[in-house]
Parts: sequence; C-alpha cells; structure tokens
Amino acid sequence: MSSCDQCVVRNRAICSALEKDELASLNAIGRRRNLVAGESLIWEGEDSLLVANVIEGVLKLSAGTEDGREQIVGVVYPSDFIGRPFGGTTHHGVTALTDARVCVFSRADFDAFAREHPDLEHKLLQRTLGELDRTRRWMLLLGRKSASEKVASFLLELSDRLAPATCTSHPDAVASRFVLPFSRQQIADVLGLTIETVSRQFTRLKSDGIIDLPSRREVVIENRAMLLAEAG
Amino acid sequence: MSSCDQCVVRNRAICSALEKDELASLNAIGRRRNLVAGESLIWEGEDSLLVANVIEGVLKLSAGTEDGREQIVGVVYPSDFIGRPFGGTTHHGVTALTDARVCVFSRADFDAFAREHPDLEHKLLQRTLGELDRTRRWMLLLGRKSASEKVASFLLELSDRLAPATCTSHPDAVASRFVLPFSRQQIADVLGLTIETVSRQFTRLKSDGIIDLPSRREVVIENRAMLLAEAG
DNA sequence: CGGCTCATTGATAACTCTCAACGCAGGTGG
DNA sequence: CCACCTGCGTTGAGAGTTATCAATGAGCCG
Repeated sequence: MSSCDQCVVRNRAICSALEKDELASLNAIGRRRNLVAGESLIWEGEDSLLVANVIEGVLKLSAGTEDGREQIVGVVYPSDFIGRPFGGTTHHGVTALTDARVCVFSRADFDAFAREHPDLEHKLLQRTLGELDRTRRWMLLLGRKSASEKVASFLLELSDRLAPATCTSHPDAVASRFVLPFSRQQIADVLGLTIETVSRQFTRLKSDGIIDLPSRREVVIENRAMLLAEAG
Repeated sequence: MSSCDQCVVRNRAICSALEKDELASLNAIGRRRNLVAGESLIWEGEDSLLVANVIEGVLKLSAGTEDGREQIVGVVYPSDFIGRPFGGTTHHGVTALTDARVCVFSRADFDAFAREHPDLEHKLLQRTLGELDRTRRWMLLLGRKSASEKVASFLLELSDRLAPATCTSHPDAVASRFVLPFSRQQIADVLGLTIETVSRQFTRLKSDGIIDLPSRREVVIENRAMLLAEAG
C-alpha cells in the first residue's frame, strides 16, 4: 500500500510538519513511483510540472552546456525534497543514480496544498535554506580546491550523507565503508574534474593507505584523519 | 526617518507580503544601518545573530579555506535578503562591496515574526528557491567553464542584475554600460580564478572590440552577441 | 612630488586535460 | 564451461590552460 503511515522517511521529510488528517489529504494528491538507476524524473529546461520527496535511493541534479559538458549541481538522499515549487522552469535535470523510490506530486496540486499549510511551507523553507548553505559550501570546493582536495572532500561528505541509511541506531555515526552511488564519470561531474583525474586521485589515496578500494564501487576509509588533512 | 513607507525596495523585498499594520510591527523590530565599502555585517562561522534586507548597495557572501583562499559564493543586490533564519551558524561572511544601506533584524525577533506571518515566510521561500536556482547555475560555471567563458558570463550576469538600479523605467532593459562593484581580486574570487587571469581576459575582450574599459571600474559592452558567444 | 594601492604585462612552472592504449569484470552465446 | 564482447576504469605520454612569481604601470591622496 502507498500510505504515508508506513513511509520510512515519514519523520524526516517535510511531511513531518503535518497532522494525521492533513497527511491523509497530502497522501490523496501524491503517488509513489519507482525509478531504476539512470532513469530521469525531470529534464533540464522543462516546465516545472512535478515535485517529489525521496523515499529511497540517491538522485543527482545536473546542468549542462550546449556542447555537452555536464556539472552535477546537487545530490539528494532519502527524505530530501525534489523540484521547484512556485516557479516556472526547472534549471536542472533530476536523474536516479541508484534504483529509487519517490513520492511525486503535480506541482500545481502541491503548490496549492502548501499555501494552505504554513507548517509545511516552513519545513520546506528550512530545508531549502539548508540546501542553499550546502550548495554554497560546495562552490568553495569547485572554485578554489585542487583535485586531491576535491576528491578527499567528496569522500568525506559522502560518508556523512550515507550514514543515516547504513546505521539508523547511532545518529552521529559516519560510514567508514560504503558503496559508491556514483560512477567515476559522475564523480568527475560532481567535482568539476575529468574521469582520469578522479581515477588517479583514487589510486594515489589507496597507495598512500588512506583509503581502500575492495571493488570499483566500494570505498573503505582507512585513515579519516589523513583524509581530512587531504581535504584542505 | 527609518520608516518602511518610504523604503525604496518596499515593493520588491519580502516585506511586500505584509499589510500596513503588519509592516508597522516589522518596522518596530528592525533598524536601518549604513555600511561603508569593505565593512562586514556577518562573519563566517559565527552564530547567526542577525538577518537583513538590502536597501541600497551591493554585498558579497564569501567562504574561505584555512590557508586563506577565498570564494565569493553569492552577491546580493537591493531588495535581496541576507542571513540565515531558523538555523545555527552562518557558513559564509557578508561584506559590503559598495557603500550600502540595510534593514537589520535580530534573528530571534525575525524568526518569531516570520513564524506568525505565513505570507512573509512564503515570500522568503520563493526568494530562497530562486537564490538556490541561481547558485546551482553558477556551479556549472565554476566546475566546467574556461576562464574566458567565466569572465564573459560574469559580465553578462552583472549587466542583468545591475539594470534595475540604473534604469527603473524599462523593466526588461539591461545595462550595456555600468560601474563594476568589484575589484579585480573580487572578480577572481567570484569566478574561481586569479587576478592575473581575469586581467588578461579583460584586456583580450577589449582588444577584440567586445567590451570597452573607460576606467578600472567601468565596463561598456560593445558587442553583446559576441560576449554571449564567449560565455559558452 | 613621493608613496601607496591596484591593475597590467611578461616569463616560467605546475596542474589538469586530452588522447590513446590497456586491463578488468560481467554478461552472452556457442 | 569457456571464449568473446562490451562497458567502465586504470595507466601513460604529451599538450594546454591557468597559476605563480616578478616587474612595470596607472591612478589617488597626502
């Protein structure tokens, strides 16, 4: 059943602002949707037609130039909000990096509902302010950090962000071993580097004993202190 | 007098969400403050103690690394909102680029007021969503564009953003001649470049006849089409 | 007229990108 | 069950863009 009651992100997503009966109303205008890795939910430049909450999985927000260069401008995790309420066109595409499950709403329905529920808008505002802070911090990395600092920062951020999913019992825990939701190319697109530079930094970090790479998609942080030092 | 009635950004800032009597209440908890160019209003890493509206002038939001590298992560213009409501610490400093006038509120007062005025929060949400879009688009520039593309994009963005101030009668107008609110170093900090690279791009654009530089701080866009082409 | 700050210009170095080849793993079909 | 194919990642050599270091120049104010 597609009910909010059993939703795993019920208490973390913006829905947590709502009372039981309000939640039922929201449930009525939303629907679940499953995405396979690589599938897009929203395309860059399109009219903003839908918004969503992430239930499970990891998705990227990306923008591109006409000649094909791509930059990943955001990564969203379970309980995060997707889309552009109260606005015209979306300026970045949304694509699943892993298989994912989302709770989608038509933007018009959501806008109307949100306008009637200030607590929901307040949660959304808080979340948006937090996302803006995070995005601005990432600009420092893009504009001023070297390749090695970028890769180290990326791994540290990822270990923080992936922690809630891997270890629900201990809120402060960070994952020192995790599965990358990104290909090498996607990591390059997050960091503003090329795939070759990312690869070289990975092998260097490994040969320095700072991380281990059991397989292409797995990372183990062997020495967090040294990784922190690398991150600048 | 420091009254909202005569405020020049009254109809563009988030205050436009309020009725006359509400505006009076807001006026009671805010105060005007003048800043000279170079003066800081908020410092990176501090507790978030105040928020503000920009009345006049241009200010930068900036983040830095421990070893002194700096990245400007945002630029705010008249009617824009400054600061981090509903949150702990500010992750970037706020400094006036030109002499400026702002309308400041203690964060605690503003938070309480905003919670009681959903329309104000709605305006703030819209503004924050717009700022997030703009910031994400800037990430594409930082991560994927060349020095010449960065400088061209910067000049085009600036001519758009400065237009409202220079030409109030015609809303769609863009300024083809304007005064830079930035030093060369600050432009470099916006674009993730060095001052020397910025300078070289400026002189190249000038010798190509795309722009003219009557003085250090003045720019004339001679050929907007070519500048657009340069921007990628 | 100095003395200062800021911007420009030049020469060189460093970092990252580009182009190319190779390697590894997983899936498919004989 | 193994050979092959394909996609992704790694590694290497060389080129290109931007950074760094250094000197010169322009504007501003005492």
